[in-house]
Amino acid sequence: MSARIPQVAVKRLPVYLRVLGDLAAQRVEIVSSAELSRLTGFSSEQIRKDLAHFGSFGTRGVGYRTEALLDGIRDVLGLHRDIAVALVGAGHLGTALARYNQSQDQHVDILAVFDADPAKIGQALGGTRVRDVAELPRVVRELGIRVGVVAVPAARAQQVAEALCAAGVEAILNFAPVRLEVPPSVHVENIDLSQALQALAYYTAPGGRDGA
Amino acid sequence: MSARIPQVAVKRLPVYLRVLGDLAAQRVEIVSSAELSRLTGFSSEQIRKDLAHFGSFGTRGVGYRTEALLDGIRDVLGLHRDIAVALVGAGHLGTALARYNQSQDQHVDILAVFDADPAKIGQALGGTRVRDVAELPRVVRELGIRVGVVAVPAARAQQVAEALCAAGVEAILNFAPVRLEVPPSVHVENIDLSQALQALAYYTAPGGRDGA
DNA sequence: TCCTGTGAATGTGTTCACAGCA
DNA sequence: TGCTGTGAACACATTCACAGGA
Repeated sequence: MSARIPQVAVKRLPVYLRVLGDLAAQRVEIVSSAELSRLTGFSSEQIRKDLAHFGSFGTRGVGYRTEALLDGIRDVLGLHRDIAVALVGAGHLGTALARYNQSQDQHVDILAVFDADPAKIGQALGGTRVRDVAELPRVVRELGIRVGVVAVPAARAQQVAEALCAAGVEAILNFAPVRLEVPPSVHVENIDLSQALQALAYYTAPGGRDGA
Repeated sequence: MSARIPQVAVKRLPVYLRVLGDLAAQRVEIVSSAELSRLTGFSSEQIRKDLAHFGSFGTRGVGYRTEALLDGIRDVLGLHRDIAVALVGAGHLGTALARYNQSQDQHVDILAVFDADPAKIGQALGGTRVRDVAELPRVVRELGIRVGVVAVPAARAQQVAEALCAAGVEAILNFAPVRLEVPPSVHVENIDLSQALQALAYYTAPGGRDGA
């Protein structure tokens, strides 16, 4: 049942979560892997494999019960209980993230936001107020925060990451264009907006590249 | 020499670009795969394989010439010539992207920004002014734009994607939490901020997951 | 009959081990 | 000797083909 799930599959789980959420909202009770394939763009075999990694949720000849599957995936991701997140950096990116997340409402709670800019401290964002980054160590510990988001300029990123790790965070989402040096127990996921854009250039014409 | 490059490797190229740019700025003329490994976190064998995909840039027993390698990678990505990008959506995310990109200065030029909100139209952003999204078809064609960024609310995303494709865009970076339906010749890359956060939850404790 | 669940085959990417050249 | 370049071995992920239960 609950063996280890390939990391590529882990990245697909939130996609299922969104699609299933939509279906549940439309009161669709049963869904087939073929239908999920249409909605997500993944192949139906792949979907069945992904879901089989953590148990048998489907009924042969019928399909998957929407609600049961939602619960199952939330369970695997650990989203049945609320997960506490700290956002460091209340600039445009941080603000965008806080809003996106609020609209999704998947038990991912941004419980604290930090910034170094006195002009930003005290402002409302994502259901809290922006705090001085100096309070980070204390607040992260007190609120039992496990995930940190680094949305600060590159020059500050390493220092922020260290503070987060020292305060007991287990995973970091890093938007700064630098490689973070962290203890091996901390999982880091990098998203670099300009790099994503640069990689896209490869898929534009001269040289006749693919497009799939 | 210039065969097809695995797509995972394509995503690593911008990382090399950043690191090599830093080295060049420090007047480092030669760099080994071992040093690049330290700076990027990728293994040295992997780096050599990646670079070998598009030619022999190194000198055995010595290393790689920083500048030559920079040029080589820019070439492969198509970043030797400027690449023209349209950004649709001048909200927090769009603004963040425009600024990040401006600071990187890698021949990725956001030549046009569009928004539907009259209050935003006319404002300066990323070296241009925000235009009415109604002008998108004409402007994208006139400026020869090949890459589009979708940073609008989910409900508008499909419609924007269609306009971009119709105007001749070849690749799209999509931040909206929806699956875009586009012609097969158009390459779509999705970045969903809340999904990234949700996936991270998997790597936090209860159940003793990995952390690598 | 229909759609899930899964072994087997294929494809893709990474690591190893070392040959080859400065 | 030192570091690149690369075939061969391995690990990981996807697709195929079909067995199995409602």
